[in-house]
Amino acid sequence: MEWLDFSETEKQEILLKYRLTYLAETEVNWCPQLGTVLANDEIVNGVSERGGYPVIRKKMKQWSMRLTAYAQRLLDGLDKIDWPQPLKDSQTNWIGRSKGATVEFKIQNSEFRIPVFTTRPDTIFGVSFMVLAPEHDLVSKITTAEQKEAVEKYVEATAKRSERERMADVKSITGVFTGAYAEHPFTGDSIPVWIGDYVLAGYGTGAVMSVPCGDQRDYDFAKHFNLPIPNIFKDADISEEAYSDKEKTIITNSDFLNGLNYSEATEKIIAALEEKGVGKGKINYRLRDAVFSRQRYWGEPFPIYYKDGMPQTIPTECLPLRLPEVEKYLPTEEGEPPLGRADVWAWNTETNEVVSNDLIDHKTVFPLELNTMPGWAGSSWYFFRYMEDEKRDEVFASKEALDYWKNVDLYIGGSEHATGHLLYSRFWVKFMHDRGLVPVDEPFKKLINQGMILGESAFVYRMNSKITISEIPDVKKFAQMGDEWAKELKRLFIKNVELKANNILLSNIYVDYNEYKRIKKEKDFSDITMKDWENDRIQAYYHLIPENEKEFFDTDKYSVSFSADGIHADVTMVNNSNELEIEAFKNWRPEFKDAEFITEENGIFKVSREVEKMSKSKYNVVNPDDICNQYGADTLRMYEMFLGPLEQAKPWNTAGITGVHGFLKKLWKLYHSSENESFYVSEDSASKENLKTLHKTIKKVQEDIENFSFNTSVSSFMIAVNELSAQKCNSRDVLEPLAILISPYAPHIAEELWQKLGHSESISIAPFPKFEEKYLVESTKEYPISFNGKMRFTLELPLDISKEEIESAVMTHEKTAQYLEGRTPKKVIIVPGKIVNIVG
RNA sequence: GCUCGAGUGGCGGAAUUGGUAGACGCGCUGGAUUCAAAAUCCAGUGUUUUAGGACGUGCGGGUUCGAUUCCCGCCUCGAGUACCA
Repeated sequence: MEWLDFSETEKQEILLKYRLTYLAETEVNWCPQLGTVLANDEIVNGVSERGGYPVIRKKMKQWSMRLTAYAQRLLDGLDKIDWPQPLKDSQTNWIGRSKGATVEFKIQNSEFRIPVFTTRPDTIFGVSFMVLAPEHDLVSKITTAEQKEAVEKYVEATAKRSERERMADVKSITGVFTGAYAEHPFTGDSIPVWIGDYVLAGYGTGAVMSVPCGDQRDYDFAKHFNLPIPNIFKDADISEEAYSDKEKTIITNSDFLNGLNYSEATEKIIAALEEKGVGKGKINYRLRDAVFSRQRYWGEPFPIYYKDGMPQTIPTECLPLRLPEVEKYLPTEEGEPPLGRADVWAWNTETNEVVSNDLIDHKTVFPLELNTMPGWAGSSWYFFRYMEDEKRDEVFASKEALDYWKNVDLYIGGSEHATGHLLYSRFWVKFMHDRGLVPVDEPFKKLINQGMILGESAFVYRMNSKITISEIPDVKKFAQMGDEWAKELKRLFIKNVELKANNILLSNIYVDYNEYKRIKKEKDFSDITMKDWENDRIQAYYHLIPENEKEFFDTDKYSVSFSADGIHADVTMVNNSNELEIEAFKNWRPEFKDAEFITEENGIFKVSREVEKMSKSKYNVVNPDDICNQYGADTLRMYEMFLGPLEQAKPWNTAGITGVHGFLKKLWKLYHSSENESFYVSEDSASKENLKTLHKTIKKVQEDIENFSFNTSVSSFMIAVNELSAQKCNSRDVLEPLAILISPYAPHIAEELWQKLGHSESISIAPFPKFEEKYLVESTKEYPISFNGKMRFTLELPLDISKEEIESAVMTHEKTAQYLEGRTPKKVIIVPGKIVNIVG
């Protein structure tokens, strides 16, 4: 009934609170340099992931998506998908489920109640104060007149602190008393209410009940502000730190909870809270709703116009809405997003079309939303689009297509998307599933984190010098100098400061890695004065110093100490033996033009190497094109696979590439075995040996592909080709299937061989060879014979004989007697087909 | 700090449910071929040794006939996360 009386605006306002995507005033991460808000995962160490610009907290009206509504299902769904454990763990942590209770504390002499969330409701009798986040709504309402000034000052100070500062400074404890007291829901005691920035506004209710005896942060706060620390744990020592061991907890000094352990007490107190109507059991999530607006041009425009300030959706049949033309893709002078520059960006509700802004009358023509959607609006579900072919223009994908393809079978991608894209996409697919749009509720069935190929950076070392006054001013002498003393002091001081600031001395001298190690190890280079000049090595530096700077070395007034900083050199200027091309380095950038180099005696200058992410800024990028030109794309592809397991990160090192290249040459030769190395295959049937090699390889490669273990199949191919070459195999029956087996690994060479074998269609559509066990059946086994677990010799025995026969064959063998040295074996372990172990 | 992962020759890395540790490749050594080099081919290559062996999968224990593999404790490195009440 009440609903019908609301105005349209009021109704919309209420509905927004329940919508999946909603407009709300939220505290966002604003990056002034980028002119946009950033999602939590777009911020790394307090600065923007892109560009590294500072990020500040700011309240803005933004579209958000109610990710939190799916928190539990996002957690539960992890059990159903085949993803790496670390990735699941990081999503679990990000969602951050914690079980506990909410408790309401009444503020004395007022109507206000402060709800708190706690994971330890069992410790409620240990509460000795409460702390609110400085941003908490009630702060201004409950603060007493006496405390008003102090509280306001504190709130203002914390608001100014950036996220980064807060993160950097977790040690210092700050807070202010509000003057207000809350009432303990069971004892009725007065509890002082404080504010402090260790309580986060965005988590839980933005307020905590502080139990200093059981929580280290509360404990530290209490110690710092001299607040009482009542002990409610039996036999717990809380003189040094809080006692937070749940398992061993026995509650005491807690009325009806006395003598109970953690789980008993928790159950009982929640029942009591609910009975009293002051609290209830609750599950809380760390996950926050995701901000869905971006102030950029390149993004999907929201199909939203504004009527009386309330968002309205454009009818579905009028979609898609296309980005308007703008002059520049930058924010407007007024700080509006780039779409604020568009002239034709208004919605006519009568004609259902985008019209000129001039026509906005707020009756039938309304302004359109200026924000655009973030990248994950598309990246969360684009793959469904690929499933459809014919009806792409009618629907995003037809039901038939969606039912056939279901979800993505395998996703290979980096773990950096763990708490961003991969979480959003799961969320997105879940709500699409709920709306009946897709048949699945998880986007990616199996996921593999491929290892990153890293770069090997090269470093040269730039000398630094620090000059200090070694002449300690003699106070008495200065006193006698009268006016002169100030001058002298000033001279020393200015010279010192100047040099430190400019650091001109030796600043253009570069040393190699060996010299750098010596500098670090020896003391020669700190506190250098004239007396050191006999040292040859120091001389090498001395002659490079400009004449006008030499005074710092020639007098005892200064002491000079050296150090060296590593700076990146471009890896293209360094050879395989880590030697730098000095001339190339000098010409690389203007500041190195006049650089001086301290080289080894033979003139060689070595760099140091360090494995880092490949990046332009680290000058360690290698271009695969060079490898392709030299060895071909097949070699490059196979070498990448051969380097090691798919999931493992590894530095790009081409040292072993000749091995793979040599293998491909051998493979080629296998098909070119006639005179003058021309193509030849025989139509004769293959030998038993040939077939054994082939089928062994089919089996291994098939298993490897299923396990994504590509490095081991490359080595099986090498073994196969080595064996077949030794067998002089040239049979079509073997060489054809071999070409197919290898075609996913070395597609170009395989395709060419396939053609030479007389096929007109691509090898990529040839059926995978069928493994047949019969070619691998052995009649004998080379048994390892062990004594006390150590293998001593091997013995070939038929596989179809009994344990007893094996034992007698082994025990009568001459070597057995030799290794037993006359002892009688205590026990003989025989595992048929595996091993024989003689104990004794 | 917490969570997760990984430690094997000079190097990249193999090793199925506990069953011959070091496959395969690089590098290195020696040899063949060559006027020479490249390329190719052959042999050797964990350490140590009194040449019988002994020791070897980060370290210390344990289970077992037998452990790179399973269990307990520690060390080192890497990744993620960070006042989450």
